[in-house]
Amino acid sequence: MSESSRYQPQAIETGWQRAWRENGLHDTPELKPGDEAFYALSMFPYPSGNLHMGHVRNYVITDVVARVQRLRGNKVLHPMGWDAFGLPAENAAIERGVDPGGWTDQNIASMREQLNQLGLSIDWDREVATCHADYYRWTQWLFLQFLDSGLAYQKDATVNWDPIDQTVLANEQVDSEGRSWRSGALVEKRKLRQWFLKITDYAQQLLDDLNQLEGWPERVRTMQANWIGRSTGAELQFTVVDADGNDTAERITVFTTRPDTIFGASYVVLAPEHPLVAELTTAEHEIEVEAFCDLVSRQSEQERTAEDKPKRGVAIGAQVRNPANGELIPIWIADYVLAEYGTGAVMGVPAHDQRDFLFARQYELPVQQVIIPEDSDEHAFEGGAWTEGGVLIHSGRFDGLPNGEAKLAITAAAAAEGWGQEKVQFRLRDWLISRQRYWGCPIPVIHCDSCGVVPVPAEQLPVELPRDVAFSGKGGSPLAQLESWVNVSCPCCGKPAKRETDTMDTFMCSSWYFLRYSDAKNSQLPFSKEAVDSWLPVDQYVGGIEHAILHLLYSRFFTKVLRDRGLLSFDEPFTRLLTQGMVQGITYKNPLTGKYIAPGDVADPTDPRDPVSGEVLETFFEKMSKSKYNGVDPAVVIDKYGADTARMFILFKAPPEKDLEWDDADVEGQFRFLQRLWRLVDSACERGLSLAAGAGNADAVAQALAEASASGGLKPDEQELRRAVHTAITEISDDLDGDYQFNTAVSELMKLSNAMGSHLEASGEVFACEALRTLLILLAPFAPHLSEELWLKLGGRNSGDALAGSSIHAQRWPVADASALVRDTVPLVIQIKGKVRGNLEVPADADKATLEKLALESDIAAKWLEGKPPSRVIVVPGKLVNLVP
RNA sequence: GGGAGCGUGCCGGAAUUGGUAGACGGACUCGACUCAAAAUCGAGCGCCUUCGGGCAUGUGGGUUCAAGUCCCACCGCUCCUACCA
Repeated sequence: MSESSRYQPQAIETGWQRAWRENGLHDTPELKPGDEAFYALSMFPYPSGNLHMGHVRNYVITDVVARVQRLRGNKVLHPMGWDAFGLPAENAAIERGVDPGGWTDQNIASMREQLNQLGLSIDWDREVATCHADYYRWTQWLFLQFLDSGLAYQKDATVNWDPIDQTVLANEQVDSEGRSWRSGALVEKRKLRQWFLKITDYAQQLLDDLNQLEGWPERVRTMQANWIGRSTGAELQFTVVDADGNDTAERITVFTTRPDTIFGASYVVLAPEHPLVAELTTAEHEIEVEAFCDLVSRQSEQERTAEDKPKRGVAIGAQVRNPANGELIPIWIADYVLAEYGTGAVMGVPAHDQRDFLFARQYELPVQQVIIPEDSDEHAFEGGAWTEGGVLIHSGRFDGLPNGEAKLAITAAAAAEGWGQEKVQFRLRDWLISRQRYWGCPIPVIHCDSCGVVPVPAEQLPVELPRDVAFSGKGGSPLAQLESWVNVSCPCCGKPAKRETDTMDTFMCSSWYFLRYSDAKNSQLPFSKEAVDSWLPVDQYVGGIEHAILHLLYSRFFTKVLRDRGLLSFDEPFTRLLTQGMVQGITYKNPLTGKYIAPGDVADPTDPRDPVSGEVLETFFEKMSKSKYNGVDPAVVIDKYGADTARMFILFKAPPEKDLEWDDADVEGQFRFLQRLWRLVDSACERGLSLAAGAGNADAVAQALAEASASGGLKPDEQELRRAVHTAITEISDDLDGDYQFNTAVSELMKLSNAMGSHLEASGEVFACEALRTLLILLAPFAPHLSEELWLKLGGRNSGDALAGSSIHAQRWPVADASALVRDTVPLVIQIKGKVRGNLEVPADADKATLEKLALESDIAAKWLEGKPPSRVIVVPGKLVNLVP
């Protein structure tokens, strides 16, 4: 074999990448009425500077989807961008004194280069970066839309405050002991005035519309539904009584999903932060209550919510009247009651709620059972609360009612008597979007002493991030210290005023980027309604499961708000969602020291040992990470095997939503497959086969078939070859239709290649060309460079032709010829009493009676039935005959 | 505690939705080629077997002519969520 005909991906891939780009093969076509549009989207990355295997898997999957759609003749939008605001850039600024913007732009450039090496068919003309003013200008504009709709507001909220660095920390920056990741200081809770978006206004819609999302994984829908957390119950009011037991005007409202248990309420508990605590605490309890509130306020979120922790609380001295039975019961505060959920107050029903039960036992509060299980007069709980259904007792006029009915009856009574009402409660809370950080999108408002909060007028957008900023990592947001930036005149009254110095949560920036791609260059609006409505919703969205809740929920929320403002006309942004599994690397760990060993330091993988101590190592697969030395650098793989091998391996090794175990031996195997394809085409060329002038296309095949049937039919090899070709078309088309099964699609390519190895040589030119042509087109979405190269080699295009029309990627997806799959005879399985006993070759068109007859006459039947007629015969045409003796 | 999902050879994984379990690939074994190795090509590859066959899809039951697939119970693993009243 000559040197020039070896498969060397390094020699062909970059050339094709450049040629595709220069010839605009991946440009987004203009949409005309009646066009089938397809929007294939990957979740855009944070530009860390390094592409990792998780990215590769994500983008390759989306790229295959996009390429298949183009081959099917659809107009495709396949863009890419950068989720470019966020902490890493600011940290680089603090630690190394670099400019966050410049650092980010460098990373973007280097990652774009790495992405291009994968041969992705991305339209870079529509690239967006959330940190560029021409993008965040519109993030600000959209914020003002929310403000105008009354969906953005400020309120005091508790934040994590680092007292040493004088700065706000995200939850992730506080370790499990409540210390700052940077300064190590014990983090305090502080109240700061923060911006919120009223996502709770859309809770019901966000929940209801999950039903529309049939193209989403069930578990993502479930996770969102749980996150929104709708529960139906009642708000009930307990009247506060004075020291003499007389009713006051004060009421405590609790939320409960179990109004049926109200007769069992033996106390009421407020969250320590509840506004009534200070007011209602009696003098003799003041010291204790204050100490308790102080203790709780210093606990981290994690400590506070650890479930195995004993529940703690104190009584505040005051009492309330149970509205159902008039009993006086005490008010407590406790750490297990959350201020932010419901009313921040609950009724304690120890007999029928496990938390109340534990609390009551700890503080010796009375336990009153009010529900007994049906068909049991036993005392139904020992050691635990009875939380199941049953019949009411000790509940006055409601005694004997099943508790389901009692819920309704008691809620109705409460409403009629003025001490309560039905209530739907959501777990979802409003979205806190303020960040006291520099590297984010500035919130475009101005605070004026006279006019209050004044939005920056739209024509003054963007509020640009100043670039001349000092980063110390201390003393709050760098923006707040930049007086020249902070001090402005009020757009309303012209008096001196101050800019908002908070920036937005980066999730704000990523909640609408997929809309911007439809009209990325628009300088008048974030996007035109026409453009956004013609491309969206996204037909296929691909990304990691880690975004199952926040990013996807926020994006859905944005979409609904913008729809309600008339900016777009669809309800949901993403029609189909694929959450790809993570990429795992082989990981070695010394079980004695707990240290991870790099695979490069393991001499013999079949007997992995610690290079220092000789200890036998644990071997397993785990998500790639630097600290475990189990990462595989995509650049190294591309260098060695080429992008096509990397793409094929990733797609073949595991179904897309499952975790993928990176295995060098398998990569090698994948490379061998591509080499075989190269040789297959090579020997076809040596035979003189060429795809020029449409050789092997549908017309040529139809003519050859007609000629063949006139002269005695196809040769057996040709029949086998055609069957393999058209089986592959059928199977691969099916695998790529909706539920993406790239792994089996690749295996079908292998089967086709195997069949061609056996039958191509003995087949006539037309059918050989049909097979080659089909194989290359089916391969094109998976291995775009190799298929393009082989296409050229085989004369599928002349090197002088314009690439835009003659590229393999401009061809049409093949259509299966059902007649190629037809056989004269088919194997019929003979079962005796359900067990397979043999095969019988039978005419494909035989009817049931014939099949039964053939089966009964067969040697198999003779042997197993021993001459007796079967008691029962089941015939499944085309499949089997089951004879039951 | 709640929710979702999964369990198939040595390994990754297939299985037309109830119809020949183990496709395709990796690893491994043998053979051809080679001075040799790699590459390549060919063969084998669930377990047991007295070579008739028997047993096999986490375990135990059930439905069915027929179960990896449906139903019930149990065991194990993974992920998410977590005091939401």
